[in-house]
Amino acid sequence: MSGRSTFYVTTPIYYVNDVPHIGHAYATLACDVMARFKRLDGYDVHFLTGTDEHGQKVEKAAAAAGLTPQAFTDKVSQSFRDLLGAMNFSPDGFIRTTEKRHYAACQALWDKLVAAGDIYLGKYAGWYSVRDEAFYADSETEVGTDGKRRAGPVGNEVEWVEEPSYFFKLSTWGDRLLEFYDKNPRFIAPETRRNEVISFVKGGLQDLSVSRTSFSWGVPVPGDPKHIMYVWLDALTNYITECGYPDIKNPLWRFWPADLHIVGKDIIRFHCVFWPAFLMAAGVAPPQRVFASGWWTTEGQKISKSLGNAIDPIAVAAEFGLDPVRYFLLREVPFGNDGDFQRRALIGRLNADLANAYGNLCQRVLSIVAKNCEGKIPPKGTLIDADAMLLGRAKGLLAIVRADIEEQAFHRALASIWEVIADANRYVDAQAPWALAKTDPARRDTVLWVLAESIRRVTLLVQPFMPGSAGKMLDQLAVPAESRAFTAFDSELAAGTLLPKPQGVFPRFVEPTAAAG
RNA sequence: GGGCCCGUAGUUCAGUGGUUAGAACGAGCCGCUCAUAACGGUUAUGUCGCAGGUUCGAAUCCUGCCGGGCCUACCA
Repeated sequence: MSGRSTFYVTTPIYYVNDVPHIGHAYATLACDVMARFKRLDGYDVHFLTGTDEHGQKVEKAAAAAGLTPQAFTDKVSQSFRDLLGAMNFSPDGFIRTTEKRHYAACQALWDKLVAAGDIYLGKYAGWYSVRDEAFYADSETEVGTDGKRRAGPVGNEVEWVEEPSYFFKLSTWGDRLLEFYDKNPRFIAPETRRNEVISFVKGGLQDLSVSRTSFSWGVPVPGDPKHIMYVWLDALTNYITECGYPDIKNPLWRFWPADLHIVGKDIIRFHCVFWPAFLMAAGVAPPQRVFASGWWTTEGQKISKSLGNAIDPIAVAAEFGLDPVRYFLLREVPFGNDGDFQRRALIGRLNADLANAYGNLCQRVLSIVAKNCEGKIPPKGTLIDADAMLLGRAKGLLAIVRADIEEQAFHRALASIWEVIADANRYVDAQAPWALAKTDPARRDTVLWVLAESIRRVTLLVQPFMPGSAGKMLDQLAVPAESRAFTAFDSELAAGTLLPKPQGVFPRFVEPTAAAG
């Protein structure tokens, strides 16, 4: 036991019926920044991602591809693994719902729910459209002039279908859920999602059908293997499977309850209503917080398969560099809002914030040091008010960023960091170290030290967002690997440390001119 | 139909009762020259969606309307 505080963050597990796109990269990126920040801040971190591999759609997609479901999911799951390396994500675990340990966890949870009296065998009946492969509520159907009952977006014919099904007594959980939301105001974010969920629960809950007999690709219900568990009960359980459930002696069990589930806004209900109800029913603590991220559009248009305008995060990173894309995604849009992915805006951020403000600040400071101080960190000397002012801003940044990270306000954290970068650029101009080089070398040294030290602090905080680039920047300041965690935030650069030759980290992006000939 | 959120400079947004409504990007002008033609200073632009109301005072609260988005359960 380390005694350190734990921090457990998860992505949604990704459904293997889709190839990775910007939405997957975005949610995982947010988790990655959380995980990296918390690791640097001294926490014992576990960051989980993975793939959701069961369900009728997968079974059919596999058949269409001429593969067994297992072979099919092996293949698609791998494409999600490949995204991790390409985006420099740092998960500690990767779970697949087809793993044995997951079957064991799901079945153990099921047994608990049965023992608690929250699951019963009933009949699932409703209007079913064979075309849509979906059930419709009575109110969603209409009897046409031809006497046939229809439903759905295109009005396909429906028929009355009944099948045996196990039900979870969700209807009895409304009050306990509302009480839980009330006592845990941070449980659902952002606020608008919290309101939606609460109003949904207040509207009354119905029992939830949690098994299917119409297909077989899933986790069998214990003692009644004709039934397959409802995919969401199966999928949600992954978060505790990882921690060893039901074996609470498992060392990873120390991470439960999760500190943060980051999810897309489309699956907020499953995480904020069903999931805490299942867990409370089974006597397991619910997670502490669920944050719903928004959707990306591209150049003002919805992303859709028919338009073929999906954003491939790996291709974008190949063109602009990985870290600029990571920065853009989290800086451009307040986390939780929908965002529009505009090429022009990305280039604007890359050039204005990264190349001009931050990259050039480092470059101008380091090149003066290289030319005037024998390439070594100069002595600190005596500080004047202007020096203390800039250093104070840089010092204060850790507390500000930490608070923003706690709220998943990544855009605000970055804005605060960049304010100090702007301060530093103003300071360079005001102090004009290139002029001091001729008149007052000691003062010049102090100015350069203050700048290098401010850049060090800023860059320590940039690490979670742009780990590769921040690493290069810290290399240039000769900050050793063991001095890059936040425990070293309040240490200072030591005079006399030899620096490597300065090198640009964020080149400006220049739009390639139309090919000549 | 019911519910939630939003509508503020060319653009993205901040500002949730109190002096002449702010920032960034973009644009113009000036300065600097260490630096990735980067940096700094400065100027300009808004009937704060519309109309009423509450208040000594409203972008900020209330009502209505207009416009946009989302939720309204069992395909993930």
